[in-house]
Amino acid sequence: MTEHPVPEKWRPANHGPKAAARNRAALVSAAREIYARHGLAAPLSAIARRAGVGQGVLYRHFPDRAAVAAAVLEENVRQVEQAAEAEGATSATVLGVLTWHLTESAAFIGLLHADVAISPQGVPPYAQALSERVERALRGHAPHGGRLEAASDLMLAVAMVSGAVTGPTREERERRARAAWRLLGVEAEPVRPFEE
Amino acid sequence: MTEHPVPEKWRPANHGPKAAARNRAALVSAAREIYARHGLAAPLSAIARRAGVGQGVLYRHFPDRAAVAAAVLEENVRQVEQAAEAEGATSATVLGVLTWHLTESAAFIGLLHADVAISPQGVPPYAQALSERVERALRGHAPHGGRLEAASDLMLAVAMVSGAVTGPTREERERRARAAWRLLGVEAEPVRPFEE
Amino acid sequence: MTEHPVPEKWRPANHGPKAAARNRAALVSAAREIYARHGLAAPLSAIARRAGVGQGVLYRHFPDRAAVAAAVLEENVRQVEQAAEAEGATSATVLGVLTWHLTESAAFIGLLHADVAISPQGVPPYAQALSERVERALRGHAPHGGRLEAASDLMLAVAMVSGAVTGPTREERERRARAAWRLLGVEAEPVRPFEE
Amino acid sequence: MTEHPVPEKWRPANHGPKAAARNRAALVSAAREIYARHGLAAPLSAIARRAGVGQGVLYRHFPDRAAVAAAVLEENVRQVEQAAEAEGATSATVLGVLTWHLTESAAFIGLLHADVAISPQGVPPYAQALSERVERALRGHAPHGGRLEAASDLMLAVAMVSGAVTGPTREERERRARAAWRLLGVEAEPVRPFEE
DNA sequence: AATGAATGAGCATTCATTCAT
DNA sequence: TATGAATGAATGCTCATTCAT
Repeated sequence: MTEHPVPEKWRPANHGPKAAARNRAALVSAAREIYARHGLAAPLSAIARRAGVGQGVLYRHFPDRAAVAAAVLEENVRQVEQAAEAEGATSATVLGVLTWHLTESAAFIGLLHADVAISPQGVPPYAQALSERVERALRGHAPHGGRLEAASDLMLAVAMVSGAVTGPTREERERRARAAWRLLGVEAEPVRPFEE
Repeated sequence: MTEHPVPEKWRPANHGPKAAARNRAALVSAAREIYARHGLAAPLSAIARRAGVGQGVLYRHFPDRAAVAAAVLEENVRQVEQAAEAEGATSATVLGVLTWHLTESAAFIGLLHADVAISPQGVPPYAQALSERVERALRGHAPHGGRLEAASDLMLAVAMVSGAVTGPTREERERRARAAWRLLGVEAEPVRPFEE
Repeated sequence: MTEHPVPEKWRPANHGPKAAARNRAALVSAAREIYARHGLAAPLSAIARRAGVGQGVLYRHFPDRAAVAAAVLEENVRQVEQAAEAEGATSATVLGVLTWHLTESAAFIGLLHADVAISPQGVPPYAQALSERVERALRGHAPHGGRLEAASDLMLAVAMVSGAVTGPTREERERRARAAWRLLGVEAEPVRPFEE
Repeated sequence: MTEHPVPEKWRPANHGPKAAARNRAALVSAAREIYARHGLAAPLSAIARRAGVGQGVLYRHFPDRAAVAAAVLEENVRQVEQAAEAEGATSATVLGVLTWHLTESAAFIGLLHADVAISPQGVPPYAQALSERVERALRGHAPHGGRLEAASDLMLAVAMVSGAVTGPTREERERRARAAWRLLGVEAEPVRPFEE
């Protein structure tokens, strides 16, 4: 009888921490798409499936549903921060990137209103922190000569625009975003952020 | 086949058809409270329980989840319409009632954003119709001398204010509503509607 | 949103993917018994319970109620096919196995009449396909010298016998099956199939 | 102040026992149609609605679901009896009426198989009694010169034909009924019964 | 005697979360 | 470390049955 090496049942290669980071990114990206398409209440399993990973991996990276949403929002906020810190940043570019995210997907809008959608009991902690980062990023980039000089006014304006940005198509949302800013005396239009 | 066993339980008095209207009102009222407290995704059973009726009654009056939400919003819209048709109606009173509903509960805000929360695929039909009724009610009551003379601008402004009205307490929401209107050049404050 | 609370309960061992196949078999077997005892309209939860698995497992393996029934019938049909392909297969053995299933349980009979019990609107798709497999298996195994040489006549005869096989006890059903075949000029008796 | 006669709330006229009989007939007729269209598992409320009466009336006339089915079958059986007792009754007319009911609707077939569909625990009592009435009606009307001289054989044959009569359209069911009888050596075709 | 609203148990279905492999 | 099957609680929804009017 020949010695066959026992055919080890295939087992997903352990690709180490490299894969872990890749998985996390894939999950965030998948979450963004799923949220955009199916709303914030989409099953987590759908996110894991689209990311091409098992359910367990999702839980390894995110303790709960809110953490996934926070991670998606985090990316958006980071891009706003980058726009604010970039060489030659202006209120047009910073507000533009912010507006871009607003019009990009219903998900982001929903996330801003996450208090209602996710946790009706007040603004969730992560949203608070992220909101402050946005405020900090916006500070110093208020449009000149308008009514929005104060940072707090600017944040209120952002919330207002987010309320206006509805509609099934991207074009419609962009149109409404522009119109909303205009009502606030600001000319702003969506600016696609640099992907880092 | 659903062969239900004989229930050997106490059976609360059947108050006859008279109770039907009362039950419907109780359901709408309960829905308003539950929505305010727990958001639009709250279980329908919770609404039925709070209304003090069985699950079936809810389904008798409302074919589906959206119908319940529509009924709640309907009441709000009706009160805006009444404010608009009232003797001596002004933009202050009409916008005031509208703003009052905005600040009254997260439910109304959520309902305006129902497309995200309930049906990610576009604005639900009932919302469309109700939105048009609000627009009609607002027509002719635009604040004078501002940027919101056009009815479409006014509706956009309403959406914007609704986006701004967040916060855990009524006071906070009122404060933000006022501030939002002010950024739009309108002095408006919540006006409690007459209950018919 | 379905926010499930943390279950603080004992959680039966997860036996991993290995158990998947075993669970599926257990479900089919449980379904067979439940169907035999309580008819095709029996609650799916009863099947899951008897199989010793959670509700979800049933849905993982079978998308809907019809799929469960199809799986049960599939096994029966397969055994008829095996009888037809077996060394030295005769019309006696093939019809015998078929008749055995007929007398074995009300389930099989019910499945043949599933159009009435499950979907009043015509024969369900799965039944069509399975029926054709039976017909193919029977082809070439028609009893010689009788009125059932044509395959279509043979299938009609099978349906007729299935209509005759009623009765609370196995013995009674066997008696009626035999008598039914005899009225058709065929001597046939139930033959227990080899379990593969 | 003028004396207005208090406008007595309208209340359904009490039409006495006449109406009661009419209601019962309407219910049976409605049940027949609903069963034919939606199967035996159709909600009782649907039957009451189609009969144009309240739910309560149904319960006044029939204690339970099985009683409704029994009443429908009862009519069928009565018509077979009438055919058997009619002037110049022959096996062709008696079997014809019986076959007519078989092909008329899936409901009747289902009723013959009610043991499976309604009460898996054996043949329900009403079916037993009705079956005996059919047997009695058929006695003396066996087709001559065939294999079905014995009444018990004839009843078995009826069951067999009922098993064969499937198909979505009336035409298909008639075709199969005829073919089934032919396999049993009997030429029979559906005969529409006289409505009494 | 009739109506039809109400009840509420039961079944279907989904999905967050765990965990053996 | 990843997989994905399994669990089971929660929720949606239906419908048999009762009963005030």
